Amino acid sequence: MATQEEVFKKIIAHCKEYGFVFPSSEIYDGLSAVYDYGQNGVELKNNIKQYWWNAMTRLHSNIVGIDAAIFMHPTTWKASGHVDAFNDPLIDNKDSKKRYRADVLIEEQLAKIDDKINKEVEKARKRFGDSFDEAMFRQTNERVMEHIQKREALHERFAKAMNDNDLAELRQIIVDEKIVCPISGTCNWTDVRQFNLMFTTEMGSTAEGTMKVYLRPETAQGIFVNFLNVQKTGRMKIPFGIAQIGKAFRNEIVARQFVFRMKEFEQMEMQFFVQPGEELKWFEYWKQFRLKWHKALGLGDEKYRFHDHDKLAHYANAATDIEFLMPFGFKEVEGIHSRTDFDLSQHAKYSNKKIEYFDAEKGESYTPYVIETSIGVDRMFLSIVCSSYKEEALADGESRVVLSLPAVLAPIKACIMPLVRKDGLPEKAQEVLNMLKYDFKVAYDEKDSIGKRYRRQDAIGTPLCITIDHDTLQDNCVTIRNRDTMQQERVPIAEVYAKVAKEASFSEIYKKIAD
RNA sequence: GCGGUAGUAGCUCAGUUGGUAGAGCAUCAGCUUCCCAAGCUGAGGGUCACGAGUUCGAGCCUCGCCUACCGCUCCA
Repeated sequence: MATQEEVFKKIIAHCKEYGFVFPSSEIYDGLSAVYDYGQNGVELKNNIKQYWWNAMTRLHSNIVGIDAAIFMHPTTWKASGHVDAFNDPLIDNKDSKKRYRADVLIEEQLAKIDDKINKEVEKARKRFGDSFDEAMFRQTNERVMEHIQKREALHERFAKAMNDNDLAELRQIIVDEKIVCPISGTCNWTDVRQFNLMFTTEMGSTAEGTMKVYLRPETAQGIFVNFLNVQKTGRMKIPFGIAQIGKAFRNEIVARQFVFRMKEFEQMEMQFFVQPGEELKWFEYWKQFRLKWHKALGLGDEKYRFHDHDKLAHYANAATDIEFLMPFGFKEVEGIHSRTDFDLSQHAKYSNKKIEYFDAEKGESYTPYVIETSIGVDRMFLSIVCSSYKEEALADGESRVVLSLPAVLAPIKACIMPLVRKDGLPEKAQEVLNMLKYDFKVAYDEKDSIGKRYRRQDAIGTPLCITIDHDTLQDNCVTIRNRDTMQQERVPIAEVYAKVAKEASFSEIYKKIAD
């Protein structure tokens, strides 16, 4: 029995071998944590996006989509908090190999001095009892005054270094203060390095007059800054949502686990604007709706779970993840957050514009609260591939590898194959192909034995194989072979279109979700 | 980013103490026409991840570097 780890490796190899995912720029040895989608991967990914987009914008008449630019005005990211939150000065201890935030180490040192001062104060309080005058003590005791002086000097130096973003000075402070690593106990530090999780580039082609701009680290802000545009031009009434699919970029220090964590990734996000006070009701609605959307694919209900956040981000008043059972454990695929009015308020503040909604019925305006659903396309892709990959033992001692993808998501819906490459069978197969190709992604294969061709389609998850044989020329019927059951049925050519359409249609799944 | 392990054809691998690369499968062409892969014939495909060094000579030794996996760390 293969371990989960071995299975995962096989899945990665399978993705490359069958044109789903390739390492980026592979002929130049690749680029860490960046991947390209191949001929089959892109079809699967597009189908996932379609499944999401239509579920959001068609099943909800009050949700519309946008496609915002990846570049945004830099102030966007000051307002959102990313400029501050995504910039940490980090330092490594060379002996213990542990990494720390340099500013936190110094803050801890300040706290230690505070402790010393407090201890002195407490000691004195015990000694003098009720007559103890703390303020006086702090101003007169030599030891305490020394500590306080030291603390103030350090604090000043630290604040200046942080303000100037002087990394060398931060390190020097750590060395001067003889701050040691709690693990190794040594003072053997690397340089302080800035880890900026946001990618930057320059806008403007001359050396002077360029502006530093970021590649967006999330797509959400493109929605927030367009809130008024969409609300007004679309005459949207609260509650309503704005959906978006797009690339985002994070300069992750470590990116692992294949496409699960990449530096360039794609998000499908929807921000739902509600009246303040109703956000938790809608939070619950979206939790349930999003889970239904996942489960409707039929990958197995037991593979999903909610992971509610105990520690909430400063802008959130409720948050949960939908986790999926990957070969490497339950992992976050989607996040659902109640973001309050944080984002809209921040943008109102930084842009100096009023970003509010006027409720005509109530005759008052307010800043809407936001429920966000945010799902990683690549993670969704990975979860589907992982749960669809199967190595099956067959009755006659043989085996096959099959991707039992949900048929609606399969890259190729059907493969048309003439049983033999003569007697007019290929020509007849072309007729069937032509009948389908305008509406469905279909393939044609006449090479090798029929069994081999079935296996090839199994490996990329094609739900139907349509075989034209000698009888077809007489009775106008074809054999349709099902990927999962391997059963065959004889079907008149006139009914083939409907059979393929049934596999490719989202309708049945959507009806299940909408109920 | 740190430490460990690895990298030879599309895939899985072989390659003897250093003597200028092999197999099977896959691919392509042809034959075969068989409804669940691995019949026959032929062909293409590798500057041995990349770059230096040692050597008369490096897939093999040394150093650097890239990438992947595992552990730590970080992020959410």
